[in-house]
Amino acid sequence: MPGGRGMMAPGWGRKFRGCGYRMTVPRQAIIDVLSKTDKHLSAEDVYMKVHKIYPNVGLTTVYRTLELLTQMGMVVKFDFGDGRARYELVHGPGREHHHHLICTNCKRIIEYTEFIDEEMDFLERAEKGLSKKYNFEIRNHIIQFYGLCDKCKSKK
Amino acid sequence: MPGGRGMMAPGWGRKFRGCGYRMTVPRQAIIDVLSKTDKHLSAEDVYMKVHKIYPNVGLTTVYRTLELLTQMGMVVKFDFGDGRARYELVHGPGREHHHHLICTNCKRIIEYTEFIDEEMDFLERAEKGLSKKYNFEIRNHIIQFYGLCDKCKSKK
DNA sequence: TTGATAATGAAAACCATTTTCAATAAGGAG
DNA sequence: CTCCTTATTGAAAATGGTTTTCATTATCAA
Repeated sequence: MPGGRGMMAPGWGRKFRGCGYRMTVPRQAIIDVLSKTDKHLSAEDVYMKVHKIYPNVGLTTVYRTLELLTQMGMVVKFDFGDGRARYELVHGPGREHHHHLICTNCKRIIEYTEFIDEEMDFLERAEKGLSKKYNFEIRNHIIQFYGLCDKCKSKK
Repeated sequence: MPGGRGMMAPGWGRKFRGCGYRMTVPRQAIIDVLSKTDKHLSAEDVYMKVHKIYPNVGLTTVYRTLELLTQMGMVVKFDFGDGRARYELVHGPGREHHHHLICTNCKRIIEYTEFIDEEMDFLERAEKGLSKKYNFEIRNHIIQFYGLCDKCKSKK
């Protein structure tokens, strides 16, 4: 494994510096955690995982880095309605483009990757039209379906 | 005007009672406020508008009622990333089906109603497929585009 | 009219996130 | 490689939207 020991793909450093930011140990660790999971982690989740390897990285830094990555468009921030934000690296390894079903009753989150082709078709046209009409540069999008999961549906 | 004085359409009372809830003055007032606006209001926004007419309705009740209406599927709750939730009546008068563009830089929200036909087409198929595959009863959905608005785009 | 109990308001509690500020470290210049 | 500017960090405190508590009030079925 060139680079060794769980080091992430290079390019992040250059990307940061290109924006006037610096690549630091805490930031590397946070990106590393995000790129090694296929789950949507909360700030606290990230903090705990980072903490195992770098115990002196603070929760504050995790929040700041996640915010920064979100601003840079490298991370998507989700609100599933449980009072804490979740974060996902946009281009995680083995991470397909996906969206979420949210059970409004038990708050369960179901990830789905189906219908992405159909979605692409619709999104392409919408993005093109909206960009032009509102002169808005679209960088990302989220689609969420709310309803009742199988368990909650049968309980009603 | 049958019913008089800004009273909302009936049916709400029955709907509430059908779910084991009661129709109260604060709840009427809150629904009334929601049904008279075409904006996405925060809990505080609703509270202030209700307060003008019923000064003794508390913010707590506003939160509770908005939560209740959201659970009932009559209201959609949005997170635009500014730290406070927004609420919209699903079937407001003069309220078209719409979605939002969110500027990640200045937090401006742009509402759009275009491409709903194309969306319908895609959503119908997705909803049908997802409902079946995950045995999930879809009641609502949100689509949000993130990016840079015209002003923030030119500043970069 | 009455009674069971859902709903309410005020104040306190909660808790995820942000701010403050002095100390530290990244990385370009020399 | 060393220095110096300044972005970054961690700990603690502050913030502020939302929820909980609890005694009081009001809804509505009988």
